[in-house]
Amino acid sequence: MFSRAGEIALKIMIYLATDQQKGRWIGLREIVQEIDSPEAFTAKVLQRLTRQGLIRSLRGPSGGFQLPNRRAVTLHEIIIAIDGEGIFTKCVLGLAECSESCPCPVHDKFKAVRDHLAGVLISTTIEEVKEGLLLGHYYLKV
Amino acid sequence: MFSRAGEIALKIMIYLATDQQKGRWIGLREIVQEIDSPEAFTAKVLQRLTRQGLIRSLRGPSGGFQLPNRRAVTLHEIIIAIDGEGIFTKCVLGLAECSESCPCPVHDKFKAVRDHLAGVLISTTIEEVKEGLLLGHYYLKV
DNA sequence: ATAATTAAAGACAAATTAATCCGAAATTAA
DNA sequence: TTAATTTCGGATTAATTTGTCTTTAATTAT
Repeated sequence: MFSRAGEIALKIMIYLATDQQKGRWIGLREIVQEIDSPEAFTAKVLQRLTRQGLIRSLRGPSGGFQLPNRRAVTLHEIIIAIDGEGIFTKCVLGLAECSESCPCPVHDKFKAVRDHLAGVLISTTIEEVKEGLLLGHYYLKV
Repeated sequence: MFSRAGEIALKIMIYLATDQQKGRWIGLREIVQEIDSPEAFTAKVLQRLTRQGLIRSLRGPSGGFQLPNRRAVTLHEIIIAIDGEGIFTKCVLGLAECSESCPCPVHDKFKAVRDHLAGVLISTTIEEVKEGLLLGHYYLKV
């Protein structure tokens, strides 16, 4: 469904949201520990999230990453930032041109599924997901 | 959403279903012409569909491929045969263990989307899709 | 039988994605 | 100031997917 980088981006953002102490910088080491992902690859994903402005970073001792605690962040924003909008727009059959006016044979059938997917991603914030995690109902690693 | 091979498999199956003359063998050349896909790669996808029993093949002059005209074929069968069941079962966040009893933070949110996707694929047959194509409402290539 | 045609099969090449490595830059603390 | 720490950035490697090529086997028609 999502790329490996996209999966890890979601886990990173959710984990950063669980941190209680506002303003604390969370290091790469701690992050990969808590989401159980390859360190070097995760560092690259963190870099991309930082460049996209979804998180902030600070170098040096006691540096790390944190959420710029402003408005709510949706899963949709994260996926768009890392995987692009292809999953929502690219033709399911791979046709270069596929639209309402020139639809592929399964265009209409899949429109509903994609709208559903987009709806879930847009309506779900990491803050909301965090709650379930803190309640112990869900897990970020095995 | 699907792999390139999966996309091409769907197009192949839909095209084969549009053929009116029952029993006719349709060659690779004609298929790639009609679905606008790379010839050698499409040949490989045809091979896999044949091995999986979703289509039949015949070598030699006037050979080619055809649907074994038996029961209806669903899009679900085709995707399972080529891409496997990963899209329906693998954790959205990539967790090795993720289930009802040990769910990732977005497990429940995405269950509905996946059930929706599976429902569409299971309930849609290539025969049904073919109808819309023959009516000229849809297109298999640009 | 022979030649032509077509799919089968496996080896190979290219492109993309996943993942690692390492030196440089920034920051902190001694 | 110096040393330690941590992210940044680019280069590199590995794995997977996509796509091609070439030979063989089956089938048909001459």
